[in-house]
Amino acid sequence: MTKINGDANSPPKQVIHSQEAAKDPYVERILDAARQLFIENGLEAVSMHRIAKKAGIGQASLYRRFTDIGEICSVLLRDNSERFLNELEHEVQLTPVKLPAFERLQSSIERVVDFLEQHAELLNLIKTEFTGKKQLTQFEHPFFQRLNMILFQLLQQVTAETENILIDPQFVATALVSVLSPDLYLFQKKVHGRSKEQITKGIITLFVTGLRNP
Amino acid sequence: MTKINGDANSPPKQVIHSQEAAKDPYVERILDAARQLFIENGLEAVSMHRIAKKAGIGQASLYRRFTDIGEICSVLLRDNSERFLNELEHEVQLTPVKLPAFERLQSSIERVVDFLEQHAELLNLIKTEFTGKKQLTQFEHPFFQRLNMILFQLLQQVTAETENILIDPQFVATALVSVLSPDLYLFQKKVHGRSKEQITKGIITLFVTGLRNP
DNA sequence: TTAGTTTACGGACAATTGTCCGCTGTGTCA
DNA sequence: TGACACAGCGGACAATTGTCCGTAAACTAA
Repeated sequence: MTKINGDANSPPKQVIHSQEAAKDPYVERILDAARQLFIENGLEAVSMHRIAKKAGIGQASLYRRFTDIGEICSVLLRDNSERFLNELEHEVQLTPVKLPAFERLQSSIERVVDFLEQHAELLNLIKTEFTGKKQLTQFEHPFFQRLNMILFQLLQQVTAETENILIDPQFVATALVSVLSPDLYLFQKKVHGRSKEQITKGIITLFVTGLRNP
Repeated sequence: MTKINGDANSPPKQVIHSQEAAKDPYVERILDAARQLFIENGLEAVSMHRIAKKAGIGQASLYRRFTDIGEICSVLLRDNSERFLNELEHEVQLTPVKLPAFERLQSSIERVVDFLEQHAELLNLIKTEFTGKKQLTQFEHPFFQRLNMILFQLLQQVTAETENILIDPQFVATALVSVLSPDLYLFQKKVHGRSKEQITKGIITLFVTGLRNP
């Protein structure tokens, strides 16, 4: 029988650089089970109990690693969202003076809408679960916190570059996050039948063009 | 014993004009029980089971009238929200040309924020429950639908009065509803410590002043 | 090895949501 | 008054979430 780290000269338990949970085999089994159930049954039809069953572990072992389904979704989406936010951050910080801040803001909004288009449903489920348990708003989720921060920096740059501008970057950033929420995005598509492009245009008119002409 | 509609010459079952549930004594008992439990235990600590117990009725009898706690909250808030929306609608439609549309828009936003300040928590709970069950977004709740409609009309008037304006009233109305959502309001107060006045100012800067200067 | 300590597994359990179904009480007709 | 239909009540029940605790495996030390 092979024991984990049981070999002689067991290497020092080095901190894992990659995604932090790479060590725990249960985590992988859980994520695999969840992925599979999501595909087979749709996002809504999957329960924590079923995930535990499918992963072949007990309820408690599941809850010890993920407090709810939203957290599982978070992790399933994390690679994508991390990459996305990193790229966005990178663009904001490393395209410093090449483009006017307004144009960087516009391009960032377009990128966010692209991301929404791909992942709105999963993001929405994350939000539901996240806000459901504690007394939290969707804006307190790490994803939206970081998005808020990035947009805030952009808006600060906009105000720094623009004369006679009267906005509060912090407030506008939060409002922008709200308008970019998956909830609103899905509503626009579902009820008003708007396309990605229409939604992008509407947001840019409000938050870029609107600020631009003081 | 008095039978409901059991008298001779029973009058044709006329549609009830007042709040529709006025007939059913169970509804009153349920609402009383809910009100009391909400006060005693806080919004979050109350379950459907406890409401049924407190009202002295069975689970099914409760569910036959209210599909979830959100619906109970809706009804508890309905008098207030109906009155509020009626007033808002009235002002929008009957203050036609006395004030410029921009100023009516501003005043309406202020009124909505006042309402949020009073009822944000209840509204938020309604939203949670409403969106939780079916695949619905908060914007599909009747309250927000009607608010959306009112703001849409206002924004149409704004565009009619203003030259060179380039907004899509339907889109802006929905964005405005999003920024006026209880979720965002509570977040602003809780995390950023903003006052009602600061929030009002921020929204008006974005959605009134921003549009005003094309 | 053995004894003692610690970790953490997993099933049982409580609490909640929402549904089902047997039963009772009322109304209708003879 | 009695037979019958039937609307509606309420408790039991399934499904889900989240927690607790007895127990077994793993690690430490002699």
